[in-house]
Amino acid sequence: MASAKSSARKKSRAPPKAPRADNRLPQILDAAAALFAARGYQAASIRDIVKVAGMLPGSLYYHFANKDELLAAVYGEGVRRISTAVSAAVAKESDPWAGLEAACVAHLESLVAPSPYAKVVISVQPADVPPVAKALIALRDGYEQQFVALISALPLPLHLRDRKSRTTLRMLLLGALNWAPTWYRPSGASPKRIARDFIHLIKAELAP
Amino acid sequence: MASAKSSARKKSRAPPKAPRADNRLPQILDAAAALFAARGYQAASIRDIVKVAGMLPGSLYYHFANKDELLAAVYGEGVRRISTAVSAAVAKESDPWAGLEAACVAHLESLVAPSPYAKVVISVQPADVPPVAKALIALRDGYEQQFVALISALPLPLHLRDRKSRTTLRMLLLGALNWAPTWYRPSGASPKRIARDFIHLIKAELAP
DNA sequence: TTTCAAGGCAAACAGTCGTTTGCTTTGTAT
DNA sequence: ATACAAAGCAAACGACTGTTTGCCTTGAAA
Repeated sequence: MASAKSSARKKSRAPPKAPRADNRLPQILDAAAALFAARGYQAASIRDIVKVAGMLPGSLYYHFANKDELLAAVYGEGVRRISTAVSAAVAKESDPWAGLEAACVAHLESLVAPSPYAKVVISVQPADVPPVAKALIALRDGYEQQFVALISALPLPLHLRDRKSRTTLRMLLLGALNWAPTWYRPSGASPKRIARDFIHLIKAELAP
Repeated sequence: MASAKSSARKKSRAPPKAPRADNRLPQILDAAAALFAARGYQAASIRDIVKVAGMLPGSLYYHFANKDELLAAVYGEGVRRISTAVSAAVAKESDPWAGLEAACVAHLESLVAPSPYAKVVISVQPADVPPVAKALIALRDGYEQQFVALISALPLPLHLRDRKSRTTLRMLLLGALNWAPTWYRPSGASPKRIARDFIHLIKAELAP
């Protein structure tokens, strides 16, 4: 996906060929996501990952140049999934506050879902993987633009209408949500409940 | 410190002896804190740590049974330092909201300070180190009791006086603060500014 | 049916990892 | 001055790491 296999596309005499149907790249991504999420990036070894995917270690390097780029691919897919879930949730609402609330619920539900892709986005710290750190941060920043838009649409009281206040609000909200997986327990409050409680605590008085 | 070297203290004939003055345990802790904070727990090797401390790899095992317990010791020291800083800051205030604000400022300042001990507490995820995960979580929970007390002292509006609302408030605030180091830049807003902005955004209307 | 690249196998490389063992140095209490 | 434990050295153990290389299989386009 994000790997360096573009190569030159010559049409003269050497058909580009299509990827095959038995391509096991999806299994690799799934296995990597599961193990990165469960044990952390460094502790998940290539051998563990390919074993789950049913391959041999060397085969992975046909798809990815190295372990870092495998992480980048999983991370990108994670961001894409969260982003899709949030967009879908927001699309159903028209009121600005309801939209933000729906986005927060979808965001947190993605983070604590059984699917490990989103968990990788939260638990892997870009700074711990210098070669791709910038790429990972860019992916995350891109996603957070959704929240920039949502918050800029809020009808806030006059003294909080400036850009700085809205940034503070975004950091407060996203930080609290991103941290929630560290104390979340399936037996406790649901993601929906948690996200709504956060929003209501803030909204109750900020709404006009 | 937290290592398993209690052993039997027999007074009969074999004086307990005191630790020596040239003990290099502090250097080990400092080096481990620095490398755990900079590269993450898994990526920081014993050999790197002892090199900074000026020793050989095997020597570390006189002080700690294994790498996990070294982490636990650093983590414990980190919690102790943050806790001390927060206590000191709170002690200067009498108003409940001012106390909470001072605590938040001290908390965040610890997290982004050049000293790496506090950073370990935030960036190391207990779940990634199963053998000592429970111990680390217990340390963190103990520290957070300070915030439980601070928030229970707040004079909140009637409809937010219950325990659940106060828990939500604590999670919102601590989550946002703990996440802040991921986007904090020394060139941007100061820790004090950030923590105060968070508090003011919440307080403005929750105060009676 | 032939062809050829997409995809994977098999096996190794060169390091690095956490940890253990036996022995030596050295500070300190006596 | 002497004794003894605290502390560290020196050297290795076995397992595991990410990655590379050359060869083989196979699905699909022609």
